Amino acid sequence: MSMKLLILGLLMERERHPYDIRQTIKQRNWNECFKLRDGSLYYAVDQLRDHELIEAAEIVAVPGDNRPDKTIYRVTEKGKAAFDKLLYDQLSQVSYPQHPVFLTLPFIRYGDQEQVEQLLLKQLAACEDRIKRMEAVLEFKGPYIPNGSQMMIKGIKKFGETEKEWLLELLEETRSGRLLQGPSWSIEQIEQYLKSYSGPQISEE
Amino acid sequence: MSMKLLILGLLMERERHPYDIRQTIKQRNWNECFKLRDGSLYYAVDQLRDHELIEAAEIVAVPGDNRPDKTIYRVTEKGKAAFDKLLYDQLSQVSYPQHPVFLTLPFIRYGDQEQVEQLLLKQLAACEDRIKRMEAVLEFKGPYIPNGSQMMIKGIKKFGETEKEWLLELLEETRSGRLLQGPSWSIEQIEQYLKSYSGPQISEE
DNA sequence: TTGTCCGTACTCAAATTTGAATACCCTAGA
DNA sequence: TCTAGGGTATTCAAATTTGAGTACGGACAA
Repeated sequence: MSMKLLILGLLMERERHPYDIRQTIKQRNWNECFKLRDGSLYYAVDQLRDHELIEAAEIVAVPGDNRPDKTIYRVTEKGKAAFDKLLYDQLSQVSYPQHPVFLTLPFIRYGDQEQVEQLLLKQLAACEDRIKRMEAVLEFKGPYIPNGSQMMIKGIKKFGETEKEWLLELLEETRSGRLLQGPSWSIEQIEQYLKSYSGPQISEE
Repeated sequence: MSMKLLILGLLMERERHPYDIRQTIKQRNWNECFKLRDGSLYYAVDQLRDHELIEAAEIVAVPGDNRPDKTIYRVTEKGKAAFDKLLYDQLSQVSYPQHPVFLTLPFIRYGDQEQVEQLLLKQLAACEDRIKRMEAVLEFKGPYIPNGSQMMIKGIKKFGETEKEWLLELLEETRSGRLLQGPSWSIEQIEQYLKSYSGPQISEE
């Protein structure tokens, strides 16, 4: 689980409490390619603690302040070894192209042209915003951050540009009416064909 | 949840039992952009049944065969309405660029050059395989499937090509040693800078 | 004939994620 | 002065995902 990698990685820099980790993840824009939820963060911290990969260094309670105490964690020796493994595990994960629109496409012809066009335009706007954000990050933070972090931001930007091109193609298909057209074969015919298909093996993942 | 969209969508074509849905998802290569697990599939089917979006049309028990019975489902009227909503919901989801390598990059300088290079090469190979698979699908199934489904496959291919270019850049950075270099500023300096950063607002998502 | 692998069909406990809620302090405006 | 909104810091029940089973039949090889 990648949350654990991020936590251990940040704790290798210095001691932190969970909320500080959360701030830092946002500050470094890691949440652009990763779903950050408080629940998952605190759960992962508990797991790491229970497995002795991290340990409480200090518990800060501001006197006369009734806000929750901060538990500041540090990484243990065991944790440093685990970090290494997690890093290579993450680097070995199979990647999957994901986009919410992908899975709508097989059914998009059941949708309404107007509706579909509007929603694709929203996707496009969100995508353009993301590209702009990444450009700003590169300009203002780029020179000061590690090369790897820069490559992450550049990657997000590059993927965003591809997404944008693809969304534009989709919009074109929608406007021309092609996207909403049914298949030239009936579902039954397609199923027959696919069942009897014996061309080159297209294996799964 | 996208599993539900796929199930309802397939049941709009014709009645099916869960395992048939599973087969069809694979046959149509939807699992290239979607994590298909038996557990999630059966769970989603149960949920849909409990909410009366689908109902059992028939329970097939082959006599003299002790294998589990097949429950064949059909979509209800309520289910058809829910499908419409799910379709637009999915189309409205915010998209996120995801790649396992993204989150390793901020820490990649803690890794070993040889190791990192090997793993990136594996990523590259997997990515090239995916592109080839998608090309085969387009060639052999493309002409017979709906336009939307074609656009899905083309999208996966296009995203794959971007991924490939980006992995090649990363490999170049790795081989040159740049990727594993530390930041020009210390972590403390970077944190100071980011805290006091007051350029254009780079808002989150 | 016996073992072993693959495909069909489904189940389940345990791990994890989700989304919302809590509780507190501070600031700034009506 | 009051209160609405935003940031700090964490918790929790319920929903969902995961990963590893179960069980059977057929094919094929030794």
